[in-house]
Amino acid sequence: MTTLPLSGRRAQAARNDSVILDAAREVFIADPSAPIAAVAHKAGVGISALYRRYPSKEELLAKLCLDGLLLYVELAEEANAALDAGADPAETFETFMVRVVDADTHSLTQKLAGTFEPTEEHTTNAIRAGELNKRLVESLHAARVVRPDLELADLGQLFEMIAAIRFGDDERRGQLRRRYLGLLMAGLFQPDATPLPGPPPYAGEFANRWAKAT
Amino acid sequence: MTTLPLSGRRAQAARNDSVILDAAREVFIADPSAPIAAVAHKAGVGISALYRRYPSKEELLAKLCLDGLLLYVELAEEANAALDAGADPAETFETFMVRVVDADTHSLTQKLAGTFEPTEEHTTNAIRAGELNKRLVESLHAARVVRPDLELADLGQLFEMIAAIRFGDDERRGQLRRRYLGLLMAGLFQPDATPLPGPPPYAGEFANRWAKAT
DNA sequence: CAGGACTGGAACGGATCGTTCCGCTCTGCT
DNA sequence: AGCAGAGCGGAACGATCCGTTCCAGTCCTG
Repeated sequence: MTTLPLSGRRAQAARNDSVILDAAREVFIADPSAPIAAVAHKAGVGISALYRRYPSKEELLAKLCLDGLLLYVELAEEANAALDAGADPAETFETFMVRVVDADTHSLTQKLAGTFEPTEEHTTNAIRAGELNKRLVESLHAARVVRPDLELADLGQLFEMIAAIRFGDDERRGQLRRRYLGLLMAGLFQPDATPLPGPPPYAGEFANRWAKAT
Repeated sequence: MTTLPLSGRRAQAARNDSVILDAAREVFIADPSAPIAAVAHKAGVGISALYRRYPSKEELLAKLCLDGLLLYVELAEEANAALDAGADPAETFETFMVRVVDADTHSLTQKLAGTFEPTEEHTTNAIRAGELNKRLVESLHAARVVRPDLELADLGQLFEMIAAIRFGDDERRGQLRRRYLGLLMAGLFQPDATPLPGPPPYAGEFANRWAKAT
């Protein structure tokens, strides 16, 4: 086997790895119940190329979802690290939110959840994400930059609301999402606001999503 | 035929009319692609009872959607009338938003759109709704109670974001929706806010929804 | 008491989709 | 040079699902 600069068939195969993942991400974000054939078509490969890499549709979905989760955890860790390093809380929070929205991690996690049996790695990282969210929200309250009734569980719901904006074009969708993220942030950055009505989601309500639909 | 207090079979049939519509609304709001049999089951009737009333699934969906649209138009007319009568703009707007969210008209319209061929009545009322929205937003700007960059087309998108909150229980969902509606309103009631990034949806982007999926 | 309105639900036919399988190509090693 | 097999495209298969039709039974109503 030659070293890094792969050639011929092997190179093509290696390239297909990422082409397939990209296509799958795009297709399943647009429609979580899309057929496998749609992914193959979008990737410009045959169905075999998919089944050579993933033993079943479910495993492909699990992989995509895990990727999204890991990305979210990474962004959350960055935000917490920045805060620990003394960065401006409001600015750090805003940057974090924009990054998460742009990366569209929630289309990959919440919307794909329930389509596969979660692995231990999913669970571990979901818990980790929860912890990071908790630290983040606590820091924001300590700095008094957000409304006092913002709770940990609100974060997920906010991202989900934004992910519900699904207009055709990729770029257009990003524009719109930033617009309404801006509106939500305008509501959040009010340390002296009167409390919102009703409680936020409970932890269990979110966890339910992960149970595979029967 | 006897007069109002129907008896026996006829009464049962009349009652079934509304039982079926209620069941259909509930089922299709929860899952717009639910099978007809699910509606029959939820309503506690057989499939025949459905097909006796609607010649096809599509017509049932069209009916539900039209009902939602009419309800929305009614609420929008009320709001405009209140403003014309000199009611407090902010309060009227808030009441309008809460009513629309509680009635969940957007699960009936936007989410069901595309599942049937729209009739002329759908089109007419959709246009009417747009006009009412326009007047409403203009009044709010004239009274300077909302952020200046709030546009007509934002309204629909906001409702859709809220409709994306879909936790199990009916009551629970209502609670959560009010919570996040409150947050959005906190962002809206800022006459001196700096403008949001990016343009709102174009009219055409919304209209696309109504085209029946091939 | 007979006709028929109304109904429940089985049965049908078409569509969809995950997965398997076969035959082909072209590579990388001997 | 030649061959074993990795990698692939896509047809075919089998299962499932679902809208609609149909029939046999019930029970008003005239």
